[in-house]
Amino acid sequence: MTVKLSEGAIEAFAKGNDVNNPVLQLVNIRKIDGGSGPARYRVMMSDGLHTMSSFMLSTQLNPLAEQDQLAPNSVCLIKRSVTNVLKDGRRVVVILDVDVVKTANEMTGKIGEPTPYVEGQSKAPQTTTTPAPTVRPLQPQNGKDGSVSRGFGRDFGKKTVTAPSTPGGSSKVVPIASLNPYQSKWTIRARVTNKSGIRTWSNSRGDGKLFSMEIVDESGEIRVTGFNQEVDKFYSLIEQGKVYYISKGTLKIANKQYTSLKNDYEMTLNGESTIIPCEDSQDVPMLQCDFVSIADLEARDKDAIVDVIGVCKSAEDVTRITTKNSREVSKRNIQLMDMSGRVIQVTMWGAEAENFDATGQPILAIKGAKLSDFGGRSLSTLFSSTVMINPDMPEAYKLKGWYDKEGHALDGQSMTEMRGGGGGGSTNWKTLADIKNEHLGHGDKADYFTCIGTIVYLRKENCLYQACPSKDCNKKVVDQHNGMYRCEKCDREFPDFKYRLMLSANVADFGDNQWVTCFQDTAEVVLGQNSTYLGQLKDSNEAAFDEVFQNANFNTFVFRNRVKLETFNDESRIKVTVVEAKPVDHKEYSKRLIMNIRKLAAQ
DNA sequence: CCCCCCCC
Repeated sequence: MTVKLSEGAIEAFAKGNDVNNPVLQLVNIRKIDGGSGPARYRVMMSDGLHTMSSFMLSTQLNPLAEQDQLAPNSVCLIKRSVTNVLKDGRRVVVILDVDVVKTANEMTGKIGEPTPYVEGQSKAPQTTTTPAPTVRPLQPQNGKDGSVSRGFGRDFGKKTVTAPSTPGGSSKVVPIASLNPYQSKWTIRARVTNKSGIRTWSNSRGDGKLFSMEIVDESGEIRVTGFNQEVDKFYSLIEQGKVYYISKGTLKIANKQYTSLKNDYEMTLNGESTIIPCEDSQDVPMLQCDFVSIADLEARDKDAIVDVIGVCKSAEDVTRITTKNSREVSKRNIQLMDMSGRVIQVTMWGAEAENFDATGQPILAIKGAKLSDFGGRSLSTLFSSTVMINPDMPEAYKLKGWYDKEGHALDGQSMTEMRGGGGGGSTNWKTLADIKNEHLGHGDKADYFTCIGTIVYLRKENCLYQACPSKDCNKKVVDQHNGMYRCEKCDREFPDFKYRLMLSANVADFGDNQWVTCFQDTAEVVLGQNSTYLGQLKDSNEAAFDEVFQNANFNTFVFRNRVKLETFNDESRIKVTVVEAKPVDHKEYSKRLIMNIRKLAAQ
């Protein structure tokens, strides 16, 4: 079986000419050390006359290399490629799409006697219409020397590349899937499927503002971020759902932790970028989703970003909650079921939660929801999620048909476990008397419970200790009485220390009381002051220090506790440690009391 | 250059 290679194609590539669907034989393929991000493969190709080693595999084709589809001697049809010119004039051909015409196994060896292509040493007549720019040889005569590849690979991975793909004219429209960090002159035509608000940040590296958007065309999708000047320049122009010509931007490796978009790269708008609305745009798709079956969420990692579609079987009322940063936010849980017959709880936030209407059990498609392990498995929407209600897509109609016909009769097994009975929630509420009556903490593992309790006594003595000042070491230090403090754990002496809290408190409810221990964070909540300030007071103003404890007495909190039986010298006693202390949410507390009363009345 | 995404 003979295969005809596209003789002359290598020379054309080397000169930067267009080459239409050439058939080439793979001579050699090697992985290059690209540092972080996906692996990159460099490939040497032959057209039977010449070899050239400056081919790169686009990362989405990596599986072909990793599964040995692309191996020495295999014959390939290059369906799509882009030629980039490095700053120093060398050319790189990035292979974007390829068919393996013959696998290595189907070949007996190398076709012809190809030699490394060197400029000006044409073997076959060429009909070149465009004058080739000056090109340095890509490969010296000792082409087998591995150091050449390494040197090239190093440069290729790190340097910014400029790519005048269409000299003298405006760059042509290319698919999103062909974008890569090595080529900067391009135009794409894409629909904005999700546009963020403007956000500001401030950290050690500086501060500024940014917005981001997700865009899609027929080839794929990508996330685009604009910072500072680009926010001013483009933010108001962009409308979600509309199509734009976008030219020039910086491509970098995407961090998959924050997105469900199928692209190895993401784009940052820069000073060169232009965005122009495109009026005639019906052919550009709306949105790409890769729906995961709800049953399959069991096997996915916590914190994965996923696309789901389901019927909203039921929805809870919207509630207001206070976050750890004491911000108030609206929240609504809904139950979503799909054709796997499984149900999962999805939490929506803010205006989306407030405005959601579950009437008529709508279909919900969510692109980019975050998978949590709360209650087993549950989902939460993010700022970046796109929630579509009764979306116009085939999956939605199929699901609706299934639900109307049979799904509505199913209860559906939930992936989200609701403990505590009644209206959901997983808090293990106990009274203080329950600790003794139910022998909490007597098992192998510690028990956790939550109670409402009032501080009736705080042990002021020894509640502060001098701790090692190094980060993440809270070990008590020994005062050397020479201005130095010794930490045994760090095996070092320090000229200073930090004050930390270990506070014994007696907590009471209506039926019993209990000694508990509060460490640093929970002690600060109970005392209403931070440990550094308390340390200063203790050393400088004892009356003010005492007053802190007076004021802290008889305050009521919701305590979450860890309880375990501890044994010393044949004597066992229950040890309760507060792991979280927070103010009582009286509305929520009253609701729970009413619910408990109803339950008692029904017995 | 962000990456916050909340609560049980």
